[in-house]
Amino acid sequence: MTSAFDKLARPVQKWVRRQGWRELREVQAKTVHAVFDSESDVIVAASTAGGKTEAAFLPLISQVLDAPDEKTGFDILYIGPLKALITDQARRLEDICQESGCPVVPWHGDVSASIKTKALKQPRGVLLITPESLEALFVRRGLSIARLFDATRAVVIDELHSVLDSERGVQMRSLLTRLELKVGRTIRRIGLSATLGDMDLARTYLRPDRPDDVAVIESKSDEAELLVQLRGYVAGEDAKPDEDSEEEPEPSATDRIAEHLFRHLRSSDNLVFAGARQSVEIYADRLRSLCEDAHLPQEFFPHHASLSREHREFVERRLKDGRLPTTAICTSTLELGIDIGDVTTVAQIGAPFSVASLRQRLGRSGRRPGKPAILRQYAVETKLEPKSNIVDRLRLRTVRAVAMIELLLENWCEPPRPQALHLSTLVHQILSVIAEHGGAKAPRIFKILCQAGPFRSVTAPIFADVLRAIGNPEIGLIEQQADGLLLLGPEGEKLVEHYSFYAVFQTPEEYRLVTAGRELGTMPIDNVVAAGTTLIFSGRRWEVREVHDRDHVIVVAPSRAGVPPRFGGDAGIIHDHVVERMFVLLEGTKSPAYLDQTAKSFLEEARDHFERLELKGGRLIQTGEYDFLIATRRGTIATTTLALALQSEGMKVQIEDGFLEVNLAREDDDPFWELRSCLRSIANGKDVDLFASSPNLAVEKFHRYLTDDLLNRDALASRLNAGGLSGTCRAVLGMDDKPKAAASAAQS
DNA sequence: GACCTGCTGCGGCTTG
Repeated sequence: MTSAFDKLARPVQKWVRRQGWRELREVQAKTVHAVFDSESDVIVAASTAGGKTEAAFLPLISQVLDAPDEKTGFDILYIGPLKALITDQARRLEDICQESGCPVVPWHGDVSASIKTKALKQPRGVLLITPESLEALFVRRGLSIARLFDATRAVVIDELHSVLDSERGVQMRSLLTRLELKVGRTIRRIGLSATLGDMDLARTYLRPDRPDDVAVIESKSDEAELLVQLRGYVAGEDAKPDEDSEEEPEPSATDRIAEHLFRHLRSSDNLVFAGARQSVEIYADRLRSLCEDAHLPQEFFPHHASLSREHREFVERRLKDGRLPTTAICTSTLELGIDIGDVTTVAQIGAPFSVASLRQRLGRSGRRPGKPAILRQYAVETKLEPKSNIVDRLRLRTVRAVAMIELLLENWCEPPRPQALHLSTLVHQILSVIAEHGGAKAPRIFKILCQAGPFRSVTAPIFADVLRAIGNPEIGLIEQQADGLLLLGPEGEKLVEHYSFYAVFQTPEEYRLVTAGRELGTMPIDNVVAAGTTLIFSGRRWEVREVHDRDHVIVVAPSRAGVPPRFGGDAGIIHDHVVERMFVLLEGTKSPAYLDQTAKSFLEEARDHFERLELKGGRLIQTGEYDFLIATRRGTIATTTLALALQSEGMKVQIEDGFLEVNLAREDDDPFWELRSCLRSIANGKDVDLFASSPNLAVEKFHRYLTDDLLNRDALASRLNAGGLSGTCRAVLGMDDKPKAAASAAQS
């Protein structure tokens, strides 16, 4: 058998030798064979810095060099989710392509127009582009698409996991389908990823029509040893120190965690995931003070999406070049692909929202041979008082953190949820297809987007409803000619013409924060600020000097005090499997060895309280005259669905991980019986209007153009589970799990 | 009860 190396083109072999590599890594060799010996799509799954980029590109570039295509256009298309990643990858590929005369073209919003114009005149080599810039090519240069991509033999999708489940991923898959229809053949797809929970679902995502033909190349050989510690902290009543007391007030949990981080992370490179931007600012501020108090040079820096590009790049550079010890206190900005080198420790403050994200974060540590990956998880719980609520008593934050670490150790992570309708993104793609062709008929658009493309859950009647909604003269996104041709309406023209059209995700309005002519970053417009307000931002303290409402600019100057702004956000979705594991922990007796003494006591308290609630048998208990606790034992989607059902019956509800706190909100002689009978009728299939309490459903960018009915359908397909509602109620009531008809017959 | 991501064409100017 020919070795993988021998299959590569001469200039590529030369490059491999120049790297001083003794041999190709296992994933690389396997990918070389897969690319040369078949036409199939490929998923390359290997850890960060595991050589995935080379695995895909060494054989692809070799094929281009050895058998140049007669057709016009770019030979290889690469789609990356971040501009910084594209810039990084272009540099690496240029190095490989240097001697071979195969051009490498980075293409995103920061790339100069001259490079783009040149590439459009002579499209060849490797094009590296964002989904948004590719969208722009379809909208602005619809007629050139065939010429630009006629020769394209493969599309490489980087960070596949990051687009699997998202609006952006649907947009990208829609564009890939449209590209294939345009050139009249399939184009090989190669997905690169570090964190894929379910390979079969990932295959279906990559190639919905032929998932079984997708070759999966996985590297498990390079998994580092993992060291984990979970430390518990009790938040005291430090917010209101005793003024009569002579003693120093006890340091807060935040201060104690900051001190622990300071002691253990100092003089090495680390990432601290603090969960929210506000909390990043708080910890960055504390750690800065600790450095200053100890007269040490600064080595702790905040990093999140609202900070200026300049500051973020400064932190990334410090981490990457490794000359000065650097710890970034960050949000998920530092979770994705850009190369920041290896870090010693990954710290996580508070439980994350998904195991997939925890796994991705941990992938930043332990990448050097012989070095372990280190995870330091911090959990904060409040001091228990007689009036403490259920979340505090059951120590749900700690229990979730433990559940997630256990699932991480078992190598599980959340699979994507493929059944969603994605109607906001569908509206976007309808406008884009019309713009691309300068007009199109409804059946053709349906075929492109819903039969060939990714909107396969959208039936013809739903599609027709969407067209009617956006064609409503009051909305004016599209119009129909007498012959049936759909064109952009006045509002649609305006939308598509503006550059803000290309992205499918929503972005909030923000102020820019400026000091002495320098930009610090941005903050949401809904923060109340006036001259004199003090802020913590970018890890420093500021006083607001001027507020320019019209330009959305705030001018600040250094100050001695401040509080961080609120950054907002949406509710996270916790998977059923995570909540199930939380209950296994609550019902268990063993404590994992990685818990410290306080965390152990949290878990014991949680179990003790769980036992006292007598939830082991039933799942519904009365906690007050009109107050109840329901253990749904299910994740956010099922629990939220039940919450909406009870709300529509006029009750007040509070959602927790696997639990629902319910207040009957009306007088009744027998509230317990009342709630039970309500649950029983839902269990027996009563038709419930989940939207009776009018929850806000217009959350995505193009939702505002849709009718209430379509918004309801969209929510039902992605964020709720109406079909599982009766089952959730049956489980809560302890009804046995027979088919509904048989069970209701037994009831009557 | 959270986080992240992206963006064109053109008019008007200066400079070689």
